[in-house]
Amino acid sequence: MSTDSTLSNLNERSQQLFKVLVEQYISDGQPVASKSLSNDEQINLSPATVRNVMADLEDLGLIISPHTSAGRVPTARGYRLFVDNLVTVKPLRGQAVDKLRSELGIDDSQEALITKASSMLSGMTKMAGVVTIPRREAVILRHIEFLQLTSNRILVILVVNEEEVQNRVIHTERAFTESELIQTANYLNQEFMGKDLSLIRQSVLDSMKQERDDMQHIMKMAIQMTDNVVSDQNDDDFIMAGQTNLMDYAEMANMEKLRQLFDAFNAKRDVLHVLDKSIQAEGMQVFIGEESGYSAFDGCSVITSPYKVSDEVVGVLGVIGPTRMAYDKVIPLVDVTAKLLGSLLSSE
Amino acid sequence: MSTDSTLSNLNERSQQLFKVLVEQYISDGQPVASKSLSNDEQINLSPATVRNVMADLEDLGLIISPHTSAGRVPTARGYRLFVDNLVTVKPLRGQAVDKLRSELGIDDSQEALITKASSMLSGMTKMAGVVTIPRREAVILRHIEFLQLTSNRILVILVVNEEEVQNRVIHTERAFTESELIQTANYLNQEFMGKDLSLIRQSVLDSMKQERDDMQHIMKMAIQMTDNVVSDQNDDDFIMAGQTNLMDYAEMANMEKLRQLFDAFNAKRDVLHVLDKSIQAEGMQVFIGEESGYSAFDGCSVITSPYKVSDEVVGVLGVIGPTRMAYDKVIPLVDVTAKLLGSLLSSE
DNA sequence: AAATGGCACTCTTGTGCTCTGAGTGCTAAT
DNA sequence: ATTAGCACTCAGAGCACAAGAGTGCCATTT
Repeated sequence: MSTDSTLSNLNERSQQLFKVLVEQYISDGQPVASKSLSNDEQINLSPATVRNVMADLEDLGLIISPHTSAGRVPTARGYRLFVDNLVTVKPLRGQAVDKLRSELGIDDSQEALITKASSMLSGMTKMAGVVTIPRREAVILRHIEFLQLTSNRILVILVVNEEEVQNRVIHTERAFTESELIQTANYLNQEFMGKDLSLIRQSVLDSMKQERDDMQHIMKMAIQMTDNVVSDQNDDDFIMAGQTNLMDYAEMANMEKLRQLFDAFNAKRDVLHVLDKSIQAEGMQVFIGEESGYSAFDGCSVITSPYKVSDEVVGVLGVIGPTRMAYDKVIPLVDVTAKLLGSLLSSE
Repeated sequence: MSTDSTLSNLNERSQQLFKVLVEQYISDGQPVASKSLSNDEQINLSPATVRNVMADLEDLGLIISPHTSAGRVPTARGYRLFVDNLVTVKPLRGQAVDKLRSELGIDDSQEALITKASSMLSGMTKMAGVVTIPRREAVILRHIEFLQLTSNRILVILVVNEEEVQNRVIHTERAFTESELIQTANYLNQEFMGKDLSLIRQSVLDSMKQERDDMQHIMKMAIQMTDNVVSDQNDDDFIMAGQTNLMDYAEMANMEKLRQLFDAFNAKRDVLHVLDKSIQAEGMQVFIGEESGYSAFDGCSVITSPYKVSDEVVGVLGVIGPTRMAYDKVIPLVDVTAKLLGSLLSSE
């Protein structure tokens, strides 16, 4: 049942014909008729012969006829075969890449960059763009500070990596004095600045076994805080743009489906799952229709690519659009955008 | 042409009839026929008489007939009159209020509270809920800190009001030493902690005129920073929930309109404008259809109420839904939610 | 044996027509 | 002032019909 075995059942001519069929369907959205294929300059066959071939393709489950007197449209399986083996991607011209780079390059903060990347993906494809917030394995402590709010509520401010500021209120069992807080902060800053947060956590845990009771309170605070920061990283996030573009596609006209899709966007969970698969695969991914396992996405395809900062995969970006999309153009666009974003983030 | 003069043209009976008509239309969404009104127990008139009255109401522009053989539907003007003068709001039972309070009360952070309020509004009305981030006039400095990133990029961390942390990278003309930064931070903290940010800005500006050149650099930085923080407050924001609920209403079936509406939500600008009007009016507001001045909202009504923290209006919340909505239930709900949110925020 | 022309068949789409029911507006009667 | 009665209008449903698009299959050609 694998794509490859399907492929081996197809001779050169059938493949070519299938490819043209998919391309034609993608470009005009109408079921493709034998006559129309026969007219295509790449195909020198009579409509009757085309029909014979199409019958085979239908038997293989690659195309289907909505009704007797209509042409054929690709099935999900057909799209799969197409994108995996047949599509000829059109690489972006260097000029276009430069344009992308310069548009993306004008922003300097990380968040602005990501937002811009997302809206560029959406703008160029007229579909929805999505970019996950980069998440580095190593979280380097740069600075920590405690600020007393009330007697046992303390605001912890944490600067990590380059310029990410995280803050959180923690509740302590006993009240700490101003100087205790400063002392702890100083200690942590001197000892651990420039170190990885997970290492710090381990260190602190170790020292807790030895230190005497009073110190433990402070340490507990620190642990609690790093815990939170780490878990905050897990509940990571993405920036989406151009969702409403999807409303313009005829295949989304069904309000019920549309709502499911937008609900999925808002809930984020399902989208994250799909993006996760892509990050694990460490390469470009194309999810077609319900393949993703989420019914909200049927009728949609998701094209993703992870992006790297200094050779480490830190996030993934992509576009979400109708299954009938111009894969040949979207695939290279996503690819290039991932590379660009990665390099811009690295050089920051 | 004011609502009131319209009202004075209507005798008791016509008002009553109009009211029942609107209520009936709101409840079943079908144009209301004379016969159906005549059957209503509150009305003891024959269909023919009802028709005469309806003809008057139509002349006044309160109702309209979609076509000859249909009943009547309220116009935007009709709705206006209805909500301003005729609707009998159904106050929430104390029990329901308690339920709201307890649901809302479990969160403690300000942001969680707002998000929850928004989704509660949306959940109870099956429409979209919106709550603006509270914005206090006074911005009290609590703590400031400078952290050197590279030779002339400095991370400014600012803690204001209770526990709001703001941070921003600023670029300086010359490099500062570690101790210069610490010194400046100490100075600012000692001098201005607990003071209002706008006062601080003025103070710093004044002292700039006197101090010598070297000090000016540091002051410039500070000014730059408070400027940013203040402008950040202006570009304020709202939390929205349940947008997709709106997809379920028949009157939103038009994809073109729906897209405009969702685009308006994303752009935020138009929504903010409408919410602003409400905050200025300092009271409950109902915007019907295009009244708001934004075509994206036609077919929609927006019901808003400002909310107060310790007697100062700091934000506004409301719901957005189809013009045909149950005003009698939604109005008190928005009202109560505003009061609840205000009191919970005050007690924080 | 592969490719093709021809043809009968199926199904969608659009059009025109009629019929029905709902609801109105007007007039005359109460 | 109210109402009953009636003629009129209009949307919507149902139906028949024609046109057109496309297929599947078979017989014929190469």
